[in-house]
Amino acid sequence: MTENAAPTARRSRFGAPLPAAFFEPPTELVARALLGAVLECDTPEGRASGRVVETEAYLGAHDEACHAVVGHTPRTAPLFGAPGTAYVYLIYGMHWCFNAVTRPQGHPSAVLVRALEPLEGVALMRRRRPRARRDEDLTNGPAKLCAALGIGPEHNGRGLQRPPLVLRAGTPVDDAAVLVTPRIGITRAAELPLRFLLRDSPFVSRTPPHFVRKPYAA
DNA sequence: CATTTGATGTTCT
DNA sequence: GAACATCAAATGC
Repeated sequence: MTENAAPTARRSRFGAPLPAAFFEPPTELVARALLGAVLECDTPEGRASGRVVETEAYLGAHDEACHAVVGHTPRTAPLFGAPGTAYVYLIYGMHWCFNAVTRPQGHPSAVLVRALEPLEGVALMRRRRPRARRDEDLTNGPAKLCAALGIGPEHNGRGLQRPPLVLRAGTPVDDAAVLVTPRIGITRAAELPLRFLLRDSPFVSRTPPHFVRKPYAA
């Protein structure tokens, strides 16, 4: 019995888990590199996964928009942890959002995953998000994708290299397919171009009309 | 299409 | 007491 041992240990159809070293470089580079990766979440109800199509970089203790500006507190503790761990937080008292922690231990930075293209478990996602009318609305926002995949506080601080929550290597994304804009929904350091998205994906969140969209330059 | 508003509770000033 | 890395519904073009 070496295969199919348990539902939560099911093999993935996608790439290998991204190693901790993947998350160590400067956060804006990790945010760009995460486009095309696969985020996968196993729960007792089943597996749901999606391809990353939109991210934002939060650069650390000196980034006024990063939660770590307030220092090491119970809430921000996971941001100071090892690269490749999950930071899951509650926003507006009702929605969970998911980040992958970046940079070496003690450097509190992270990438917010803002949108996915659904891959596995679409029927499960529809049950979890009954108000989504179209498949494009299942995971096209940071709180929507957490609801659809079943990501919550139980995942906060966990490593992303093994189930239940895993980030896997995915299909490479060409620079020409990437657009950069300011980050969404923040008031401090709002002008910095740190949001990365796939130009032609119908699964990205809406870009405010006045935002500058520019091609990605490596 | 764009813009506004209400819901909800934790964190921080 | 205010702010908040949001969402969905409702209103105005």
